[in-house]
Order: sequence, then C-alpha cells, then structure tokens
Amino acid sequence: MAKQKVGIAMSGGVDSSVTASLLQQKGCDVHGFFMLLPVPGKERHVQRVRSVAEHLEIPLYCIDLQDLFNRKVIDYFIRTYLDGDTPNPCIVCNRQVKFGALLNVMRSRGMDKMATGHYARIRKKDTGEYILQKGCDPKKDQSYFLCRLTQAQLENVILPLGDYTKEEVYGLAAALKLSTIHGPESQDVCFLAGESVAAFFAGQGIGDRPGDIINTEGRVIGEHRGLWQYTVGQRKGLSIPDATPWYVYRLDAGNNRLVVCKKDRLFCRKVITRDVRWTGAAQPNPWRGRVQIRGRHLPSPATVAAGNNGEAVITFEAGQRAITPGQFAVFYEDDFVAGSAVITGAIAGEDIDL
RNA sequence: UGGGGCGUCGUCAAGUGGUAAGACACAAGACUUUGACUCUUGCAUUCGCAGGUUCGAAUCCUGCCGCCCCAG
Repeated sequence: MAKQKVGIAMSGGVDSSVTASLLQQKGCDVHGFFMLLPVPGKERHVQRVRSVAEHLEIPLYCIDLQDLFNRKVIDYFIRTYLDGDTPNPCIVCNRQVKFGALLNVMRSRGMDKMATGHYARIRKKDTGEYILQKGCDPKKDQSYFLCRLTQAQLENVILPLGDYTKEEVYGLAAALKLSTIHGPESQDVCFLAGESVAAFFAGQGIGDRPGDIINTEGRVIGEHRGLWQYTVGQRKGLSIPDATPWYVYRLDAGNNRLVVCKKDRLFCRKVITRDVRWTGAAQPNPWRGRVQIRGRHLPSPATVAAGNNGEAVITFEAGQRAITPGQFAVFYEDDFVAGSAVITGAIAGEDIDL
C-alpha cells in the first residue's frame, strides 16, 4: 500500500513544523505548502519556512493566495467594521482560504489529506459524520476558530496536535532542534502585523470619521474617531473621565454614533443570531448545551431556539458580557462542536423564558 | 463697583503647618491565533502667579491674575 500523501499547511512556526515532523515519523509522504498572503514581512516568513522544510527534508510549495485573501478576508474585515459590527477574520480565513483554497490546491496536487498545526481534533461518528472536538490542551484549544468548517473540509483534514499539549509540542520541537522555537509567534491579526485597526484603515485610505459618543439616555458625552476603532465592551480609547469607567454598549453605524454605558449594563442573556449551522443532520429544537461567544470565552450553559431563515435565539442561563454583533457563537456539546452562528444582536431588558 | 466663595495631574478629587491619597483618562508591558475584556507597571520635585512668616507651607499672611455666586 502506498504511503499516505499529506500536505502540511506550514507557516514556519513551531506548531506546523512539529505537525510535519510527527506525520513524517508516522510514515506519511509529507509535502509542505506555504500560503503566500498579503501580510507585512512575508519575505521573512518565506525564509523561515524554507529553512524548516530543508531541516525536515521535505518538499515545499509556495501557494500565492493573496488575491483570494484580499477578497475573502480583508474585504470582509473592512466591510464588517464599516457596518458597525466586529469581524473575526481568522474564522473566515480558515473557512475560505486555509481550509478552502489551500485544501483544494493540495487535493489537486495529489494529496490524500491536509494537516495543520491546530489544537483541535476531528472525530468520525458511527453515522459517518465528522465532528470537531476540542484539543486535549484546554489552554490552547482552537476549535472555536475552526467552527465554520464543513463536513467536506473536516473529512479531508487531520490535526495531529489535537492530542498534545503545547508543552509537549515545545518538547518535540526542542528534540527536533527546530530553530523556530525561539521566534515568538504573532498572535494578532496576521495582516495587521501589530498595527492598530485604525492604522490599517488609514492605510486603506479610510481616514477618521468622528462622531458623537452618547450614553444610553442619548446625551452626548464625548467624541469617537471612527466606529471601526471600537467594539462592544471596549473600555480603552473612549477618553471619558468619570468616577468609574465607561464601556461601549452599541455601535450605531446608521448615525455614526457610539453608545456607551457602565459595566453592569453590558450583561445580557439573550442573543440573536443568523446563519446557524449544525454539525449533525438533525438537532433538537430548542437545543441545549454550552455556547461560546468569542475566542477565550468560557462556553456557558444556554439553549438555542432555531427560527426561520437560519436565525436562532440563544438564551443563556446567566448574563454574558458584551454580546457583539459580527462575532461567532459556537455551540458545544461537551467537547464537541455541535454548531455555530453569527451574532447579530442582543435582546436587552426583561428576559422571557422559553 | 461693593459682599462672599474658589483656584491641587488631561478630568474629578483628598489633603488646613511636616514634607502631594485615590478614581477616571492616558502610556507601556503581560495575556491572546479575531476585535475586546482583564492583569501589572508608569503617570504633579509640585499645588493660579509673585512675595512674606516659619526649622519647615498646597496648607498662615500680603499683592496680583482668573473663575463663580449674591447685591446694586
């Protein structure tokens, strides 16, 4: 039987390098694929991946996905902010670019599977369905960012690091004498490269667009520099001196106004969502489980009542802080991703029990 | 113009003779494969200005400047 051909999505970082090595040791025919994206310092990245590929002695292909990335991720990023919502470019990139176009390229080049260095697991159920599971290391779990992957995508992907902790991966990297363990990985949006959103927008020719900051009573108490520089729950950048801090309550894109409030007002139990997608074919309605509202948010007990046109209302048992339109809600059943949706708003005030 | 009050960090605000609290804002760092939140640290050699009293003043005295209130 021929060796399984696996394409590794390589960034040159520790995780993807260890992933490649692990598969190599398992006897796979490993090929490295580097996504060329429109990000600052890409030349350095290319250098770094090259040295890793040489070190591991695997072939490396550089795939230019800049145009696609511009259209699918950056355009989405800008458009969402201009609409007064807060995008999650990583989730969209994973869905459209990394596990989309890149996966297709690998398939067309004869790869049986694609592997990445994400900390998450993919399981095949008795029904033949694939399901995403959290990684073993709860601190590093990245299943949230992979929530929008389809069955077809999950079927063609393997995530070796899901069974390891970050600690163990560092150990493996050290054993492999990977020089990249020293280079600190960037955790911010890759195409921002440390820049602020405001600076990025300015670079795109979108300058400041000042407007009023009002409190929930409608009184003007400050001025903002452009709605895209803020997000729900944000405290920094408001410049409103007071006895206690102010937080962004809502972005009113239609009137170019920023509504702010005090901390207590930020908590809400009901969330409205669109584009609901379930992993399994049939789901109880209402569904009950835990829902994660953003990266690094502890999934919290809630019910999801599906409505028409892919909409659904999430009702948490306890109020959640800063429900943010544009962000993704991921539904967890224990460690498994049961579904996800895009947040469009919160229902404040009296909660009606279902 | 009389009478009274007040002027302390960007904002609010302690401190009435013993050598400038705190909060908010702001900045830096940490955390983090989204934006945020959070945490840590920093942030007035100086108290409207100028003199004086005193071992020592933001705190007492004098003058000036500025603001507010009341009265005409």
